[in-house]
Amino acid sequence: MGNYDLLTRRQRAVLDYLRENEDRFVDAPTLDELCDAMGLSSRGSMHKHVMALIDTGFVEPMDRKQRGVRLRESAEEVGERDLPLLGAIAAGRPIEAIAGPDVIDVPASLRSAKPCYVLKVRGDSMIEDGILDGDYVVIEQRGNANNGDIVVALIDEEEATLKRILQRPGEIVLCPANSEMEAMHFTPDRVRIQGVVVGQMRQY
Amino acid sequence: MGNYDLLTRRQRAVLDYLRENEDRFVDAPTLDELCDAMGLSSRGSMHKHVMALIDTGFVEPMDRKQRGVRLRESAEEVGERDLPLLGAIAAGRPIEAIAGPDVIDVPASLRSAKPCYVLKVRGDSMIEDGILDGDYVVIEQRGNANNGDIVVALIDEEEATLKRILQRPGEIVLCPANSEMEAMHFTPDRVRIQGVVVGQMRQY
DNA sequence: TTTGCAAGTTCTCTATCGGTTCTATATTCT
DNA sequence: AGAATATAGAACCGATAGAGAACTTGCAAA
Repeated sequence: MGNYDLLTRRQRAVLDYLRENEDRFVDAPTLDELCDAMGLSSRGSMHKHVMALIDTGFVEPMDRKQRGVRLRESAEEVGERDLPLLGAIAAGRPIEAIAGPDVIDVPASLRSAKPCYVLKVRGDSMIEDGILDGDYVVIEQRGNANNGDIVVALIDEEEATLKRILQRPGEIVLCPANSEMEAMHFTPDRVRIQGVVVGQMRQY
Repeated sequence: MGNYDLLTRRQRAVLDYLRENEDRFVDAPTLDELCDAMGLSSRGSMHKHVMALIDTGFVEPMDRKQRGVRLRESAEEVGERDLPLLGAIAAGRPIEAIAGPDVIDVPASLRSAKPCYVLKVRGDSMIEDGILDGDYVVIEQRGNANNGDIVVALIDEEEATLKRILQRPGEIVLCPANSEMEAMHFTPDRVRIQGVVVGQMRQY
Protein backbone atom coordinates (compact mmCIF):
# COMPACT_ATOMS: atom_id res chain seq x y z
CA MET A 1 0.00 0.00 0.00
CA GLY A 2 1.12 3.48 -0.78
CA ASN A 3 3.05 5.61 1.55
CA TYR A 4 1.16 8.64 2.71
CA ASP A 5 4.35 10.59 3.21
CA LEU A 6 5.22 10.38 -0.43
CA LEU A 7 2.25 12.49 -1.42
CA THR A 8 2.36 16.21 -1.90
CA ARG A 9 -0.07 18.39 -0.06
CA ARG A 10 -2.42 18.75 -2.94
CA GLN A 11 -2.39 15.05 -3.66
CA ARG A 12 -3.24 14.42 -0.06
CA ALA A 13 -6.07 16.91 -0.23
CA VAL A 14 -7.54 15.10 -3.21
CA LEU A 15 -7.18 11.77 -1.46
CA ASP A 16 -8.80 13.11 1.68
CA TYR A 17 -11.66 14.49 -0.33
CA LEU A 18 -12.17 11.15 -2.02
CA ARG A 19 -12.21 9.34 1.27
CA GLU A 20 -14.58 11.71 2.92
CA ASN A 21 -17.01 11.65 0.06
CA GLU A 22 -16.75 8.04 -0.89
CA ASP A 23 -20.44 7.42 -0.39
CA ARG A 24 -21.64 10.73 -1.67
CA PHE A 25 -21.11 9.63 -5.25
CA VAL A 26 -23.26 6.98 -6.81
CA ASP A 27 -20.64 6.40 -9.44
CA ALA A 28 -17.07 7.36 -8.90
CA PRO A 29 -16.60 11.05 -9.63
CA THR A 30 -15.25 12.38 -12.89
CA LEU A 31 -12.17 14.52 -13.08
CA ASP A 32 -14.36 17.52 -13.80
CA GLU A 33 -16.47 16.88 -10.75
CA LEU A 34 -13.34 16.64 -8.67
CA CYS A 35 -12.06 19.90 -10.10
CA ASP A 36 -15.34 21.49 -9.27
CA ALA A 37 -15.28 20.18 -5.73
CA MET A 38 -11.76 21.35 -5.10
CA GLY A 39 -11.96 24.66 -6.88
CA LEU A 40 -9.74 23.82 -9.81
CA SER A 41 -10.56 24.68 -13.36
CA SER A 42 -8.22 22.39 -15.23
CA ARG A 43 -9.01 18.77 -15.80
CA GLY A 44 -5.42 18.22 -16.82
CA SER A 45 -4.08 19.33 -13.48
CA MET A 46 -6.48 17.11 -11.58
CA HIS A 47 -5.51 14.26 -13.81
CA LYS A 48 -1.91 14.69 -12.76
CA HIS A 49 -2.82 14.47 -9.09
CA VAL A 50 -4.95 11.43 -9.61
CA MET A 51 -2.19 9.72 -11.51
CA ALA A 52 0.12 10.32 -8.59
CA LEU A 53 -2.43 8.70 -6.29
CA ILE A 54 -2.65 5.74 -8.61
CA ASP A 55 1.11 5.41 -8.66
CA THR A 56 1.28 5.26 -4.91
CA GLY A 57 -1.53 2.74 -4.84
CA PHE A 58 -4.25 4.75 -3.14
CA VAL A 59 -6.54 4.81 -6.12
CA GLU A 60 -7.46 2.13 -8.59
CA PRO A 61 -6.03 2.56 -12.03
CA MET A 62 -8.69 3.76 -14.40
CA ASP A 63 -7.19 2.93 -17.71
CA ARG A 64 -9.27 4.65 -20.29
CA LYS A 65 -12.41 3.60 -18.57
CA GLN A 66 -15.10 6.11 -19.22
CA ARG A 67 -18.42 7.02 -17.76
CA GLY A 68 -18.70 7.13 -14.02
CA VAL A 69 -14.99 7.36 -13.97
CA ARG A 70 -13.13 4.95 -11.86
CA LEU A 71 -11.67 6.79 -8.92
CA ARG A 72 -12.22 4.11 -6.44
CA GLU A 73 -10.67 3.81 -3.10
CA SER A 74 -8.74 0.59 -3.23
CA ALA A 75 -7.79 1.03 0.37
CA GLU A 76 -9.46 -1.37 2.66
CA GLU A 77 -8.46 -0.16 6.04
CA VAL A 78 -6.32 -3.23 6.33
CA GLY A 79 -3.30 -2.26 8.28
CA GLU A 80 0.05 -3.57 7.22
CA ARG A 81 0.09 -6.43 9.63
CA ASP A 82 -3.52 -7.50 9.42
CA LEU A 83 -3.92 -10.70 7.48
CA PRO A 84 -7.23 -12.18 6.40
CA LEU A 85 -8.56 -14.84 8.74
CA LEU A 86 -10.17 -17.16 6.25
CA GLY A 87 -11.77 -19.60 8.63
CA ALA A 88 -11.17 -22.86 10.43
CA ILE A 89 -9.45 -25.87 8.99
CA ALA A 90 -10.21 -29.37 10.19
CA ALA A 91 -9.03 -32.56 8.59
CA GLY A 92 -11.42 -33.79 5.97
CA ARG A 93 -13.70 -30.83 5.64
CA PRO A 94 -13.79 -27.69 3.55
CA ILE A 95 -12.48 -24.58 5.21
CA GLU A 96 -15.23 -23.40 7.41
CA ALA A 97 -16.32 -19.87 8.11
CA ILE A 98 -16.04 -18.84 11.72
CA ALA A 99 -17.60 -16.07 13.72
CA GLY A 100 -15.60 -13.09 14.78
CA PRO A 101 -13.31 -10.72 12.99
CA ASP A 102 -12.17 -11.63 9.52
CA VAL A 103 -8.72 -10.19 9.86
CA ILE A 104 -6.09 -10.86 12.47
CA ASP A 105 -2.97 -9.04 13.47
CA VAL A 106 0.20 -10.93 12.64
CA PRO A 107 3.70 -9.68 13.41
CA ALA A 108 6.06 -9.51 10.47
CA SER A 109 8.27 -12.14 12.07
CA LEU A 110 5.58 -14.79 11.70
CA ARG A 111 4.84 -14.22 8.06
CA SER A 112 6.69 -14.20 4.80
CA ALA A 113 6.97 -11.42 2.30
CA LYS A 114 4.58 -13.23 0.03
CA PRO A 115 0.80 -13.12 0.38
CA CYS A 116 -0.36 -14.86 3.53
CA TYR A 117 -3.55 -15.68 5.32
CA VAL A 118 -4.51 -17.17 8.64
CA LEU A 119 -6.51 -20.26 9.54
CA LYS A 120 -7.77 -21.45 12.87
CA VAL A 121 -6.95 -25.07 13.55
CA ARG A 122 -9.66 -27.55 14.46
CA GLY A 123 -8.76 -30.96 15.77
CA ASP A 124 -5.69 -32.77 16.94
CA SER A 125 -4.21 -34.16 13.78
CA MET A 126 -0.99 -32.16 14.13
CA ILE A 127 -0.76 -32.32 17.89
CA GLU A 128 2.65 -33.96 17.99
CA ASP A 129 4.07 -31.10 15.99
CA GLY A 130 2.76 -28.73 18.58
CA ILE A 131 -0.22 -27.50 16.62
CA LEU A 132 -3.19 -27.73 18.93
CA ASP A 133 -6.90 -27.31 18.52
CA GLY A 134 -7.64 -23.59 18.51
CA ASP A 135 -4.22 -22.44 17.35
CA TYR A 136 -3.87 -20.00 14.53
CA VAL A 137 -1.55 -20.88 11.68
CA VAL A 138 -0.15 -18.37 9.23
CA ILE A 139 -0.19 -19.75 5.70
CA GLU A 140 1.91 -18.49 2.85
CA GLN A 141 -0.22 -18.77 -0.22
CA ARG A 142 1.45 -20.92 -2.85
CA GLY A 143 0.88 -24.01 -4.89
CA ASN A 144 3.99 -25.99 -4.12
CA ALA A 145 5.93 -27.10 -1.10
CA ASN A 146 9.12 -28.83 -0.04
CA ASN A 147 8.97 -32.28 1.42
CA GLY A 148 8.50 -31.98 5.14
CA ASP A 149 6.60 -28.72 5.01
CA ILE A 150 3.31 -28.47 6.77
CA VAL A 151 0.78 -27.56 4.11
CA VAL A 152 -2.84 -26.77 3.54
CA ALA A 153 -3.87 -29.34 0.97
CA LEU A 154 -7.11 -29.56 -0.93
CA ILE A 155 -8.13 -33.11 -1.74
CA ASP A 156 -10.43 -33.75 -4.71
CA GLU A 157 -11.12 -30.01 -4.79
CA GLU A 158 -13.26 -30.58 -1.76
CA GLU A 159 -11.66 -31.44 1.54
CA ALA A 160 -9.08 -29.18 3.07
CA THR A 161 -6.58 -30.51 5.53
CA LEU A 162 -3.47 -29.47 7.38
CA LYS A 163 -0.71 -32.05 7.15
CA ARG A 164 2.96 -32.59 6.69
CA ILE A 165 3.64 -33.39 3.06
CA LEU A 166 5.85 -35.95 1.36
CA GLN A 167 5.95 -35.80 -2.40
CA ARG A 168 7.13 -39.00 -4.04
CA PRO A 169 7.09 -40.06 -7.68
CA GLY A 170 3.48 -40.79 -8.55
CA GLU A 171 2.32 -40.35 -5.00
CA ILE A 172 1.69 -37.72 -2.39
CA VAL A 173 1.65 -38.64 1.27
CA LEU A 174 -0.05 -36.45 3.83
CA CYS A 175 1.19 -37.25 7.29
CA PRO A 176 -0.65 -36.27 10.43
CA ALA A 177 1.37 -35.68 13.56
CA ASN A 178 -0.75 -37.90 15.72
CA SER A 179 0.15 -41.48 16.36
CA GLU A 180 -3.48 -42.48 16.41
CA MET A 181 -3.93 -41.42 12.82
CA GLU A 182 -2.69 -42.87 9.60
CA ALA A 183 -0.82 -41.19 6.82
CA MET A 184 -2.91 -40.75 3.71
CA HIS A 185 -1.72 -41.63 0.23
CA PHE A 186 -3.01 -39.96 -2.92
CA THR A 187 -2.21 -39.74 -6.57
CA PRO A 188 -0.82 -36.28 -7.32
CA ASP A 189 -3.85 -35.25 -9.38
CA ARG A 190 -6.12 -35.50 -6.36
CA VAL A 191 -4.12 -33.12 -4.20
CA ARG A 192 -3.67 -29.40 -4.59
CA ILE A 193 -1.39 -27.48 -2.29
CA GLN A 194 -2.91 -24.22 -1.21
CA GLY A 195 -0.24 -22.91 1.08
CA VAL A 196 2.54 -23.62 3.53
CA VAL A 197 2.62 -22.95 7.25
CA VAL A 198 5.09 -20.19 8.04
CA GLY A 199 3.93 -19.15 11.49
CA GLN A 200 1.75 -20.07 14.38
CA MET A 201 0.07 -18.25 17.24
CA ARG A 202 -1.73 -19.42 20.33
CA GLN A 203 -3.78 -17.52 22.84
CA TYR A 204 -4.02 -18.74 26.42
CA MET B 1 21.73 7.78 16.23
CA GLY B 2 23.25 11.19 16.52
CA ASN B 3 24.99 12.47 19.55
CA TYR B 4 23.13 15.27 21.25
CA ASP B 5 26.33 16.73 22.68
CA LEU B 6 27.71 17.47 19.25
CA LEU B 7 24.99 19.99 18.60
CA THR B 8 25.35 23.69 19.16
CA ARG B 9 22.82 25.49 21.27
CA ARG B 10 20.84 26.77 18.38
CA GLN B 11 20.77 23.41 16.67
CA ARG B 12 19.47 21.89 19.85
CA ALA B 13 16.78 24.52 20.06
CA VAL B 14 15.61 23.71 16.57
CA LEU B 15 15.62 20.01 17.33
CA ASP B 16 13.66 20.54 20.51
CA TYR B 17 11.15 22.63 18.65
CA LEU B 18 10.74 19.93 16.03
CA ARG B 19 10.21 17.29 18.65
CA GLU B 20 7.70 19.27 20.63
CA ASN B 21 5.67 20.16 17.60
CA GLU B 22 5.92 16.94 15.71
CA ASP B 23 2.20 16.41 15.66
CA ARG B 24 1.26 20.03 15.24
CA PHE B 25 2.23 19.93 11.59
CA VAL B 26 0.12 18.01 9.14
CA ASP B 27 2.93 18.28 6.65
CA ALA B 28 6.51 18.57 7.61
CA PRO B 29 7.36 22.22 8.16
CA THR B 30 9.19 24.33 5.62
CA LEU B 31 12.35 26.21 6.44
CA ASP B 32 10.35 29.44 6.34
CA GLU B 33 7.84 28.12 8.81
CA LEU B 34 10.62 27.10 11.11
CA CYS B 35 12.18 30.54 10.82
CA ASP B 36 8.87 32.05 11.65
CA ALA B 37 8.39 29.83 14.65
CA MET B 38 11.84 30.54 16.03
CA GLY B 39 11.98 34.21 15.24
CA LEU B 40 14.55 34.04 12.49
CA SER B 41 14.27 35.86 9.24
CA SER B 42 16.74 34.03 7.08
CA ARG B 43 15.91 30.78 5.39
CA GLY B 44 19.56 30.24 4.66
CA SER B 45 20.52 30.25 8.32
CA MET B 46 17.82 27.81 9.23
CA HIS B 47 18.96 25.64 6.40
CA LYS B 48 22.39 25.44 7.93
CA HIS B 49 21.03 24.34 11.29
CA VAL B 50 18.84 21.74 9.71
CA MET B 51 21.76 20.43 7.70
CA ALA B 52 23.68 20.00 10.92
CA LEU B 53 20.80 18.00 12.35
CA ILE B 54 20.75 15.85 9.27
CA ASP B 55 24.48 15.24 9.56
CA THR B 56 24.12 14.04 13.11
CA GLY B 57 21.24 11.83 12.12
CA PHE B 58 18.40 13.47 13.99
CA VAL B 59 16.54 14.56 10.90
CA GLU B 60 15.87 12.78 7.66
CA PRO B 61 17.81 14.04 4.70
CA MET B 62 15.53 16.11 2.55
CA ASP B 63 17.11 16.08 -0.82
CA ARG B 64 15.32 18.72 -2.78
CA LYS B 65 12.01 17.50 -1.46
CA GLN B 66 9.56 20.20 -0.63
CA ARG B 67 8.51 20.45 2.99
CA GLY B 68 11.17 18.02 3.85
CA VAL B 69 12.13 18.75 7.42
CA ARG B 70 11.17 15.47 8.96
CA LEU B 71 12.37 14.13 12.25
CA ARG B 72 14.05 10.80 12.00
CA GLU B 73 12.94 9.83 15.44
CA SER B 74 12.90 6.17 16.17
CA ALA B 75 10.74 6.97 19.20
CA GLU B 76 7.46 6.92 17.35
CA GLU B 77 8.40 4.01 15.21
CA VAL B 78 8.96 1.66 18.09
CA GLY B 79 5.39 0.53 18.05
CA GLU B 80 3.38 -0.28 21.10
CA ARG B 81 3.58 -3.92 20.22
CA ASP B 82 7.25 -4.44 20.77
CA LEU B 83 7.81 -6.41 23.93
CA PRO B 84 11.17 -7.05 25.55
CA LEU B 85 12.70 -10.38 24.65
CA LEU B 86 14.39 -11.23 27.90
CA GLY B 87 16.16 -14.38 26.85
CA ALA B 88 15.78 -18.11 26.71
CA ILE B 89 14.20 -20.29 29.36
CA ALA B 90 15.19 -23.88 29.84
CA ALA B 91 14.13 -26.10 32.68
CA GLY B 92 16.50 -25.90 35.59
CA ARG B 93 18.62 -22.96 34.59
CA PRO B 94 18.48 -19.24 35.03
CA ILE B 95 17.06 -17.27 32.17
CA GLU B 96 19.81 -17.01 29.65
CA ALA B 97 20.67 -14.09 27.46
CA ILE B 98 20.43 -14.78 23.77
CA ALA B 99 21.84 -13.10 20.72
CA GLY B 100 19.71 -11.06 18.41
CA PRO B 101 17.24 -8.27 18.92
CA ASP B 102 16.11 -7.60 22.44
CA VAL B 103 12.59 -6.70 21.51
CA ILE B 104 10.04 -8.63 19.50
CA ASP B 105 6.84 -7.64 17.82
CA VAL B 106 3.79 -9.17 19.47
CA PRO B 107 0.23 -8.61 18.27
CA ALA B 108 -2.22 -7.33 20.83
CA SER B 109 -4.20 -10.54 20.61
CA LEU B 110 -1.36 -12.55 22.10
CA ARG B 111 -0.73 -10.38 25.10
CA SER B 112 -2.66 -9.03 28.01
CA ALA B 113 -3.19 -5.45 29.01
CA LYS B 114 -0.71 -5.89 31.85
CA PRO B 115 3.06 -5.70 31.44
CA CYS B 116 4.38 -8.57 29.40
CA TYR B 117 7.65 -9.90 28.13
CA VAL B 118 8.77 -12.67 25.82
CA LEU B 119 10.97 -15.71 26.38
CA LYS B 120 12.36 -18.16 23.90
CA VAL B 121 11.77 -21.76 24.95
CA ARG B 122 14.64 -24.20 25.21
CA GLY B 123 13.95 -27.86 25.57
CA ASP B 124 11.01 -30.20 25.36
CA SER B 125 9.56 -30.12 28.82
CA MET B 126 6.23 -28.71 27.64
CA ILE B 127 6.08 -30.53 24.35
CA GLU B 128 2.79 -32.26 25.03
CA ASP B 129 1.18 -28.92 25.56
CA GLY B 130 2.38 -27.88 22.16
CA ILE B 131 5.26 -25.72 23.33
CA LEU B 132 8.28 -26.77 21.35
CA ASP B 133 11.94 -25.97 21.50
CA GLY B 134 12.45 -22.61 19.83
CA ASP B 135 8.95 -21.30 20.38
CA TYR B 136 8.42 -17.85 21.81
CA VAL B 137 6.09 -17.51 24.77
CA VAL B 138 4.50 -14.27 25.87
CA ILE B 139 4.53 -13.92 29.63
CA GLU B 140 2.32 -11.66 31.64
CA GLN B 141 4.40 -10.43 34.49
CA ARG B 142 2.77 -11.27 37.83
CA GLY B 143 3.46 -13.07 41.05
CA ASN B 144 0.48 -15.38 41.24
CA ALA B 145 -1.32 -17.85 39.05
CA ASN B 146 -4.37 -20.04 38.87
CA ASN B 147 -4.00 -23.77 39.10
CA GLY B 148 -3.46 -25.12 35.63
CA ASP B 149 -1.73 -22.03 34.30
CA ILE B 150 1.59 -22.39 32.58
CA VAL B 151 3.99 -20.23 34.55
CA VAL B 152 7.55 -19.04 34.68
CA ALA B 153 8.64 -20.16 38.13
CA LEU B 154 11.83 -19.29 39.94
CA ILE B 155 13.02 -22.06 42.24
CA ASP B 156 15.27 -21.19 45.17
CA GLU B 157 15.77 -17.76 43.59
CA GLU B 158 17.99 -19.47 41.11
CA GLU B 159 16.54 -21.81 38.53
CA ALA B 160 13.88 -20.62 36.16
CA THR B 161 11.52 -23.06 34.55
CA LEU B 162 8.42 -23.14 32.44
CA LYS B 163 5.81 -25.51 33.83
CA ARG B 164 2.16 -26.01 34.48
CA ILE B 165 1.42 -25.16 38.11
CA LEU B 166 -0.68 -26.83 40.75
CA GLN B 167 -0.90 -25.03 44.07
CA ARG B 168 -1.99 -27.24 46.97
CA PRO B 169 -1.99 -26.58 50.71
CA GLY B 170 1.62 -26.65 51.82
CA GLU B 171 2.87 -27.73 48.43
CA ILE B 172 3.44 -26.49 44.92
CA VAL B 173 3.63 -28.94 42.04
CA LEU B 174 5.30 -28.00 38.79
CA CYS B 175 4.19 -30.35 36.02
CA PRO B 176 6.06 -30.76 32.78
CA ALA B 177 4.08 -31.77 29.73
CA ASN B 178 6.38 -34.56 28.79
CA SER B 179 5.68 -38.09 29.83
CA GLU B 180 9.37 -38.77 30.23
CA MET B 181 9.68 -36.21 32.97
CA GLU B 182 8.43 -36.16 36.49
CA ALA B 183 6.39 -33.53 38.21
CA MET B 184 8.38 -31.64 40.81
CA HIS B 185 7.12 -30.92 44.30
CA PHE B 186 8.24 -27.95 46.37
CA THR B 187 7.31 -26.21 49.54
CA PRO B 188 5.72 -22.84 48.70
CA ASP B 189 8.63 -20.84 50.07
CA ARG B 190 11.00 -22.26 47.49
CA VAL B 191 8.94 -21.21 44.48
CA ARG B 192 8.30 -17.74 43.17
CA ILE B 193 5.98 -17.19 40.25
CA GLN B 194 7.35 -14.67 37.81
CA GLY B 195 4.68 -14.69 35.18
CA VAL B 196 2.02 -16.58 33.32
CA VAL B 197 1.98 -17.64 29.69
CA VAL B 198 -0.64 -15.70 27.77
CA GLY B 199 0.51 -16.24 24.21
CA GLN B 200 2.81 -18.22 22.02
CA MET B 201 4.42 -17.77 18.63
CA ARG B 202 6.33 -20.09 16.37
CA GLN B 203 8.32 -19.40 13.24
CA TYR B 204 8.66 -22.06 10.57
C1' DT C 1 -23.85 2.19 -38.48
C1' DT C 2 -22.93 6.62 -37.90
C1' DT C 3 -22.20 10.38 -35.13
C1' DG C 4 -21.86 13.44 -31.16
C1' DC C 5 -20.49 14.15 -26.76
C1' DA C 6 -18.64 13.09 -22.31
C1' DA C 7 -14.64 12.14 -20.15
C1' DG C 8 -9.83 10.51 -19.92
C1' DT C 9 -5.02 11.69 -21.71
C1' DT C 10 -1.23 14.47 -23.09
C1' DC C 11 0.76 18.71 -24.08
C1' DT C 12 2.77 23.42 -23.21
C1' DC C 13 3.13 27.54 -20.56
C1' DT C 14 3.27 30.02 -16.34
C1' DA C 15 3.54 31.25 -11.45
C1' DT C 16 4.92 30.30 -7.01
C1' DC C 17 6.99 27.61 -3.36
C1' DG C 18 10.69 26.20 -1.06
C1' DG C 19 15.41 23.99 -0.67
C1' DT C 20 20.32 25.28 -1.82
C1' DT C 21 24.27 28.06 -2.07
C1' DC C 22 26.46 32.20 -1.66
C1' DT C 23 28.54 36.39 0.69
C1' DA C 24 28.68 39.60 4.31
C1' DT C 25 28.13 40.81 9.02
C1' DA C 26 27.37 40.20 13.79
C1' DT C 27 27.89 37.68 18.35
C1' DT C 28 30.03 34.69 21.68
C1' DC C 29 33.72 31.98 23.71
C1' DT C 30 38.40 30.72 24.53
C1' DA D 1 42.55 38.55 18.62
C1' DG D 2 40.83 34.62 16.44
C1' DA D 3 37.84 30.79 15.89
C1' DA D 4 33.40 28.97 16.13
C1' DT D 5 28.62 30.14 15.96
C1' DA D 6 24.57 32.89 14.27
C1' DT D 7 22.00 35.84 11.40
C1' DA D 8 20.62 38.37 7.24
C1' DG D 9 19.81 38.60 2.61
C1' DA D 10 20.26 37.69 -2.26
C1' DA D 11 20.47 34.75 -6.18
C1' DC D 12 19.45 30.30 -8.16
C1' DC D 13 16.81 26.43 -9.56
C1' DG D 14 14.15 22.27 -9.16
C1' DA D 15 9.50 20.83 -7.50
C1' DT D 16 4.71 21.75 -7.10
C1' DA D 17 0.67 23.62 -8.90
C1' DG D 18 -2.70 25.35 -12.06
C1' DA D 19 -4.67 26.87 -16.71
C1' DG D 20 -5.95 25.76 -21.08
C1' DA D 21 -5.79 23.61 -25.50
C1' DA D 22 -5.68 19.60 -28.39
C1' DC D 23 -6.22 14.80 -28.90
C1' DT D 24 -8.19 10.15 -28.04
C1' DT D 25 -11.62 6.90 -26.68
C1' DG D 26 -15.80 4.76 -25.10
C1' DC D 27 -20.69 5.09 -24.84
C1' DA D 28 -25.15 6.04 -26.42
C1' DA D 29 -28.50 8.32 -29.06
C1' DA D 30 -30.10 9.10 -33.79
